[in-house]
Amino acid sequence: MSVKLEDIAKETGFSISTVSRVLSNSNYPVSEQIREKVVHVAERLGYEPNIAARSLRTDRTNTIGILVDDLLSPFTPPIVRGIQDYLNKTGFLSLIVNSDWDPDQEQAAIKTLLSRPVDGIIFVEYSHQTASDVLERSNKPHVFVHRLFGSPIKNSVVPDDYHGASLATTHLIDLGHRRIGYINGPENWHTCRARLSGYQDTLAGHHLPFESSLVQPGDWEIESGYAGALNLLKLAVRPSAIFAANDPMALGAIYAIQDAGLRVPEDVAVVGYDNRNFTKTVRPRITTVSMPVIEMGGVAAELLLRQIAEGRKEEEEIKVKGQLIIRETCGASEEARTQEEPDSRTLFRRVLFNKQPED
Amino acid sequence: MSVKLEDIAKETGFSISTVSRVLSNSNYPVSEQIREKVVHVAERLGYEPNIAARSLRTDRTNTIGILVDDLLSPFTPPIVRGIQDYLNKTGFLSLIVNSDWDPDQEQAAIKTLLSRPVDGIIFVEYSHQTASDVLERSNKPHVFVHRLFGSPIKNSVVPDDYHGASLATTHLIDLGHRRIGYINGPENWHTCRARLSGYQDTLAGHHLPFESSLVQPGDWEIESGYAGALNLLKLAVRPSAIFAANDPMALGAIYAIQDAGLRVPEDVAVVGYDNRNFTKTVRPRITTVSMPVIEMGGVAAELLLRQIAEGRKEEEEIKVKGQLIIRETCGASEEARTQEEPDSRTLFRRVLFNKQPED
DNA sequence: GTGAAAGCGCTAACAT
DNA sequence: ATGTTAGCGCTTTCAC
Repeated sequence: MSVKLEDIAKETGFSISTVSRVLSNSNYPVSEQIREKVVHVAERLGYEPNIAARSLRTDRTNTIGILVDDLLSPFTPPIVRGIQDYLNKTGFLSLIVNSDWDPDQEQAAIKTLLSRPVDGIIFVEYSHQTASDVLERSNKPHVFVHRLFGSPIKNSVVPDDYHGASLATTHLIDLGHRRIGYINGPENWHTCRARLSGYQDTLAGHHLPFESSLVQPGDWEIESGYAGALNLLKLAVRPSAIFAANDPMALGAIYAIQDAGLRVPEDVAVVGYDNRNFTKTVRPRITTVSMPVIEMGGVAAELLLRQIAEGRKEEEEIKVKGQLIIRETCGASEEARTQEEPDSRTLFRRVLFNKQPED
Repeated sequence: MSVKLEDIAKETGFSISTVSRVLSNSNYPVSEQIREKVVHVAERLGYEPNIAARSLRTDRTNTIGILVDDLLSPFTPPIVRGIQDYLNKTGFLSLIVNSDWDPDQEQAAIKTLLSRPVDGIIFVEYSHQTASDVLERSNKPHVFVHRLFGSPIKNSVVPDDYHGASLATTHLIDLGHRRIGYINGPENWHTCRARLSGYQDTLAGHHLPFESSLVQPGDWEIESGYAGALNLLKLAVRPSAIFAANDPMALGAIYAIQDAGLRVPEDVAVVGYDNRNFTKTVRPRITTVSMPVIEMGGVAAELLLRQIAEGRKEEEEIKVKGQLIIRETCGASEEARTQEEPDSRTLFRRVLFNKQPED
């Protein structure tokens, strides 16, 4: 059915080995004329290498496995996309498996991935801090990408939460705010401690006093942002700005401010964290710090491919910095707003609109 | 390194073929004692079949390719997830490639997928109505999943737009509305004509007159929903409800209604379409009709696997029905609201919260 | 610089 | 019911 090396060998009159040497891009010396002819015939016949056969020989497959928590999680697709974009440059493909945070499914998925022709594995938002014994024993390179690890681990890619919180706090201070409330996530999370430190250190850096009453606890959900903001508004001197450790809590805070009869950002400015999709859809559009998910995916892919090429090793955790996305809730001037790309949906429509058939 | 059939054969004393027959689940007869022993030893040694070798032999890989428009499109991850969930039951895995609506990338991706060991391909939100010649010639089974095809095509899975629009319209009529505005998407789209028909036919079915002034044009974006609603509110007798052909336009309509000093749903009820993520985040939460993306993915996977097993054939397009998701903008009673599952993010936190290490 | 031949791990046809 | 053997398409020694 499909054309193989043998066909090209027959057609050109050269041996299978020579053809292979040309077509597999080995740096084995082949005379220029032969190379040219082989490439030409291969193209004419539409040759595509049989990867299964190649893998069997080389034990390399140019395929990696990605074990994701759940493709429906908001941060997972962009991480995966970041990985794929990097892979794409190198001819690698990715096999994706969901774990649904179920330890059994995770183990099963790892086994599945290991039996497949994959050269390495990326764990996206994996619920453990280490891979399984099976993986360790297999000696396949593997790296972790996670937003919320409890502590630094080897070969992982994580966001720089401290830096992100500093960006947000600095921005509010630059806008003239002196009393800035902070709605935190669950205190025992590493992520939240890092963001809190970023907030505190930035205040200190600007010689602003830190008041513990300005820090409200939250649990990441909208309702806790609402409650936290309500507490902040009840303070004797209410803050003129609120920074929330994630976007849902920022949205909750906005609702609380509005329900109290105040305006965002005129009376109280709000900045969120993560750059969730809804932050550009709601009114007013939420100023936030981006979770650099696409970049994190890219860095993870790069790290993994390097280890595939050079062998497994233990590398220190890599921190990736997010960016401040200035929109409407912080009260910055229109000119200061961040220029944003049209999202993929818009692009999609733009393409389809033009080719929607008359049918 | 890894354990293979030969190792198990040596260990048990049986031949490689016998071991293979047991471990590959062929229905070839093997005595019960041998089977038991082989399985046991395989397990002890941690045997995992080398899929590359198996594929080379059988020309079957239990892997399919998924060519997606862009993993970052809002509808793509759930479609893919639906596919994967079905595959998971059958031991198939999926290789995912993005096309970014670029014809060159699409062709390249198809070639890549074909050279790989894949048994079939699913096109998700593909920008053409047919696959490439290359694919046709390859004779690999392939199916399409799309929300917006211009006309019915073979081996495709699509939403039942007519039915969805009927659900929304019926719901509003049941709530007592008699004048219902409709904000349409681009008229030349098959999808929009189907939704418009659903709306019109449902009105007719309830003996309500159809007024062309109640139908406003839109282009899927928030702004056009805003503009359309504004026109509707200016009517001599304004509608008491507005049905928008998608959620962003419904949101735009809500903003227009609010800006006109009216309340949603008390003064004007609103129903959207697609069940986009933000519809459960905004205030008030938007009543909508679900785009059955996960189901569509599942149906597509089922269709493809059947064709892989039984051979390619031309099957009629399959329509999948969405559901009415009753939330706050339609004005239905609280008891009537649709019960919703916690989303995956919440689930994720629930798991992580419990195992967040003390570190 | 080129060709012949071995073999990666597995399955299946054939032989017993 | 079990074993022997050929061969899937490719890469890579080895020989020339």
